[in-house]
Amino acid sequence: MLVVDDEKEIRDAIEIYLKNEGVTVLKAKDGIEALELLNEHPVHLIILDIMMPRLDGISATYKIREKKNIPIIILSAKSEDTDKILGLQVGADDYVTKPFNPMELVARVKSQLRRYVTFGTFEGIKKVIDLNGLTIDQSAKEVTAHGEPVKLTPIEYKIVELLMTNAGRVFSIHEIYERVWKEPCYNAENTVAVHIRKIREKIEIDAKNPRYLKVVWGIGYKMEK
Amino acid sequence: MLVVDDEKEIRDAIEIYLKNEGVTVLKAKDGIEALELLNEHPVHLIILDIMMPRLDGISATYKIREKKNIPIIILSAKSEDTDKILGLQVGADDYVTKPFNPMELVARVKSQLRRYVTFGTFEGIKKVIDLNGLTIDQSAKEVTAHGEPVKLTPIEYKIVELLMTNAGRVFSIHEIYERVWKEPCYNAENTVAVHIRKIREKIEIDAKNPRYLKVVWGIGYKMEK
DNA sequence: AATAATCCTTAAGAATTTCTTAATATTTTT
DNA sequence: AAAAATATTAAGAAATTCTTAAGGATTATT
Repeated sequence: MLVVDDEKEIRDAIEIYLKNEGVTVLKAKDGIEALELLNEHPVHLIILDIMMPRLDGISATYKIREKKNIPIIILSAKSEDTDKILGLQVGADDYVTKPFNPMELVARVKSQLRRYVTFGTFEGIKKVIDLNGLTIDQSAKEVTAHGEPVKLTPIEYKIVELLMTNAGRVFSIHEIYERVWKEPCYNAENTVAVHIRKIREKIEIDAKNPRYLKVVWGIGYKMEK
Repeated sequence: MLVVDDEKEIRDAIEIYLKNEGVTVLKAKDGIEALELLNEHPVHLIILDIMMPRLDGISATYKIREKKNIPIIILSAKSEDTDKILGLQVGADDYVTKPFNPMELVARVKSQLRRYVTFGTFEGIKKVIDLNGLTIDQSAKEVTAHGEPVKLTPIEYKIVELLMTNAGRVFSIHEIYERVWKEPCYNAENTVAVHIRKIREKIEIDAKNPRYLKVVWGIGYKMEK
């Protein structure tokens, strides 16, 4: 994620809020610097101030759009003519006026990311995986075992989804925690174990002798292919 | 395909994106010009700005609907009152707020075309969905439950339409808000919850034990297939 | 233009479901 | 047999959803 603003305080403030959401943040102080960074790093979303030295936000938007089709959120001061922005910017995806509520900015960032992700995986298309009678439907968020629907809690579902979409691969407890909770695993190993137990109760015929969700001693867990 | 907007930049930008998808594009700069073009050429979908000189988008929609039943996608600036659009139920099939994501517009265009093209011929086709006794008629904007017509408010209708046309798929509260209100959901989660409750009161036999509109804990809501 | 009716949003607390923790038990490896 | 990793259980904490009601906004009616 790239934050472009000529004021350091704003860059830093936005960085703090975004990092808090678990995303990597790059910063640039004008359009030129932003374009350079874009060439060098993979970026999934840009927050772009309008008023900047060297290369302003509007021009930068055009240049970015020539190359990449990633979400662009424009920041503009209230005094500037928002209508003009509205009219001009077919290229930007959203805009926020300064002074802005950081939480709102975060909400808009999330919204943009969601939007692109949904269109990427294409709407309404069912992606169903079947592993020896254990199935997952990622659009309906539904899992069935031996033909019967299984009622999983959100965390349980995420763990199963992770393991099933990577069937056969072993995930350490720490990996599972980090990918599901989106934060480092610090003394939470047992939490994962408890969830594994619950999942087994729901998807396995005999939770003590799991056929689907297997442990790999000393390494982690995996879903049998 | 007809694009109607008083700003040349927007007309042209949309044209580029649509042509990229392989469709023929006609352009008009206000409602009157649009109606003229409609008489002269076969058009399968219209993208219509609201704020235009001479004949605005809302009035144009009425006039178009008198003659043709083709998909209409409305464009509106965020500053305008979206509730008004909802409340008016002018007969548009979808709408997008400026500034918009070109990819999203293209996706919505495709979605509309899919909907209408499914049954071969084009005009005046009723698409009725029936899910275990809950039906929706998208052209009449009518919903029935257990044979009885259900009177839904505009927002309620939009939510039901979203869920029914994607039956089985789970939508988070944020997704629902964004797709119905056309803006990011910031502290409006409960608003959705209240609407869900009202809808259940109207379509379910027992709102406490919903058979149609189900919650998926920690994830969202879905309409049972 | 005023009134009535309908609809939307907000807020606050209740009800429900889920998560984590901690203490203990079991299994596997060395 | 000891150490390490995983498994189990239950109870309190936390989070999510549900419900209700009131006030504001909008639309329809008189």
